[in-house]
Amino acid sequence: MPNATTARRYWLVKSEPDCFSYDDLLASPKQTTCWSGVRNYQARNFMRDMKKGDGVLFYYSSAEPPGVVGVAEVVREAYPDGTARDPKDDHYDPKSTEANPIWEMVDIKAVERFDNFLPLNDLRQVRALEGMELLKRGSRLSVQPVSAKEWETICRMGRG
DNA sequence: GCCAACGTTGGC
DNA sequence: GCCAACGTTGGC
Repeated sequence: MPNATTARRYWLVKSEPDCFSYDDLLASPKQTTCWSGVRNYQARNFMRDMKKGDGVLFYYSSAEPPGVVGVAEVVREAYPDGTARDPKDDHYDPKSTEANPIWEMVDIKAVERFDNFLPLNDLRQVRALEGMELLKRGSRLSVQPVSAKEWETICRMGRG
């Protein structure tokens, strides 16, 4: 019997396809990548909540059009994001130390590219997705939770 | 390229 | 602890 601590949960992560695309994920060793570079506390806290096996929607932001491209899953739970301590990295944060790394990341692995790319504008038309974090005005969170109902709706749409 | 929305910073 | 200024995100 699943309970709150064992039930599979669902998330959405944003990536600019010019920066890291679903193809890039597929081309990565074991089709797995670390999700480094998140520098927002709320987003980091959501990553801390991620458990192995949780579902992840892969979303293209700043794309033409923006939308959901496919699905990945969490294969490693939160651990320190070393890029925060690399002065040469774009996401360098001098406040991050070995003793207190501040920023964390998870590893995600490709699961399925949708047959249908799901443009943001199409998602906005769907009743079952009303209230979804992604669709809220001014929503900028790069890591956000997705409800089971939203997950099922989007997967069904993506598979056509 | 514009700009609304939001988070962060820093003076007080 | 308030809040104005500033920087960033991301849709359009």
